[in-house]
Amino acid sequence: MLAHDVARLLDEMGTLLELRGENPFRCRAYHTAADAVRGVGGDLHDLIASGKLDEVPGIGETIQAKVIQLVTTGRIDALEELRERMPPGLVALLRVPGLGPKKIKVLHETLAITSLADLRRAAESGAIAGLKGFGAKTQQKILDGLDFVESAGDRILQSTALRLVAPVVEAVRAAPGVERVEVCGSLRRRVETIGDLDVLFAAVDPAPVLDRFVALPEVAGVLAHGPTKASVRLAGGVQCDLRGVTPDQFPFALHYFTGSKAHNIVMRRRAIARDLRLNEYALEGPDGPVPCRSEAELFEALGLHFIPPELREDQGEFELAERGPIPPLIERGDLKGTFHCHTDWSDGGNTLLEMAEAARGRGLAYLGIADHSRSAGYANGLSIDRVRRQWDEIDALNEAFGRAFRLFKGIECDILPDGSLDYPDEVLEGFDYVVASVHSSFGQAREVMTDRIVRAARHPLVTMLGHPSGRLLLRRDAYAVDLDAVIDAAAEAGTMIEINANPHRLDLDAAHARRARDRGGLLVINPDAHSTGGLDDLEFGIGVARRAGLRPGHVLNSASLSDVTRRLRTCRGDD
DNA sequence: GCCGTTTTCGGCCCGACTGTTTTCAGTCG
Repeated sequence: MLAHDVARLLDEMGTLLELRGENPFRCRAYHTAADAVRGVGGDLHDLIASGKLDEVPGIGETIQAKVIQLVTTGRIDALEELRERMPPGLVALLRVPGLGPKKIKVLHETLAITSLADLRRAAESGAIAGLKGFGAKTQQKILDGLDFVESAGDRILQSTALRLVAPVVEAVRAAPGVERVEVCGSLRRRVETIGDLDVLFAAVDPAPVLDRFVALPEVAGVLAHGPTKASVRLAGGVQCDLRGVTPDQFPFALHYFTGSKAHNIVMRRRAIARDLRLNEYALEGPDGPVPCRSEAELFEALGLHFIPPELREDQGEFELAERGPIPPLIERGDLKGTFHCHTDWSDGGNTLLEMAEAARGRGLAYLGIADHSRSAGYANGLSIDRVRRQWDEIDALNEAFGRAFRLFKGIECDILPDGSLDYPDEVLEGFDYVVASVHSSFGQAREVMTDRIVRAARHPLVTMLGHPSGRLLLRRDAYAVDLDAVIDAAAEAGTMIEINANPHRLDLDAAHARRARDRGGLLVINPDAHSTGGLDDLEFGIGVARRAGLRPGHVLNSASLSDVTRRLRTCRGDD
């Protein structure tokens, strides 16, 4: 059983206990255990078999027994009991902003509310306003919250978040008295999808800035508005929180609001262990505050080297930062080129020359063209004849570029349902490299799909695997596939794996990219660009790579043109 | 329910904002 699935059930267990009004620390223990299991990742059978489960911090005797029962029998008796005693619709009420376990418990016990529909009926009839601890405002807030739950999706893409937050940051920066503005939260950590937007600013007097913020034209509704903090709903439904602190407090607040929550809890515990107290405003010791002018100084005060925001998930970054300086993670400027770009030869919007010029304009020294292969009829895939004509055009362009720039001849070759490739070997041999991707028969059984991709990974003419899980963020789950097995096979065969940087994909994800790195595999950051502007998506791939802890040496396209040329030849067995 | 360089019992991150209160509980991040 996968760690992800175990974690989900442990979370459910914690939530149901909360709704029953159990000891909050007992409830939290289940959520902590769920996070711990997520951190372990992979398949839990191995961990249990090796007896290492009880070494995982946050999993004690009781929860360990439940996890073992779950993995061996497929169920947790205690969870089944809770589910039986708890109306299934109750958990959904937690999604209504302003409703937590305590209020839901009261609503359930006094008004017999067990679903969102019950809640709406009760609020509209006015029954909620009369309850002890509730009032007319709470009732209205519940109605607004129900509208929100029913209309809005949960999360947004990073690319959407950046577009939404930009005007807010600009407006805050322009406000009188503002000295610094930073985006914090999951967006600064570059999490794949974003729940809400967190913006922090420094000003001697934050209140007037917040007054301006809630009056911005982008704001559709104000959820809370105080002298140091305001929360609004932007047009489109996304929540945006703005916090103001004084310049002295800024480094502490920047760290605190960047999170993650799990990372912050460890930081606070480290402070306590040193007889210090950390909050979002200061680090306090017995002899008064410990001044820090930057996040780096805060980490230093707690015995740590600087931890980049992308690693702050309590997933091993503390051990790293205790040992010594964390080696620089890969940056956009490290990329010398990229592979997997489309042109108007298949379903791209720009010509070969336009794509090449756009790449040069972005400081790249080479660009790999990987249009669709012949089976991809929907995408105007290239027949063998058209492949050869594209090669001729690329040769002519390369001649014109001279040493200044180089186009590589690649192909995004479909992995057919049986794991074979879309061209015969004698055609594949003519490319500089081959990206192998799945574009059909997504519904295959897990074993079949895994064997299919593993077979492609082992094909001697396949250079790299494209978007290996097939997921589309917020739209389509990954197809059923054992990615760990694919990663292991690719590493063994010397086949690289793409980090597809398209913000809709981000595939591989960071956790699997880290595994690939640990298995000795090489990764490639590819934009899957279908237009010149798509080349800018490389930055999203950099985000994934940094979250995976990748350095330039782990990524093929951080290599220079001459090195890459040599490596591609080696892959093909030409040397 | 978990955990231990204060501890095997008694803690568990903590501050802002809101609404319902008349001093605070609940929610949120």
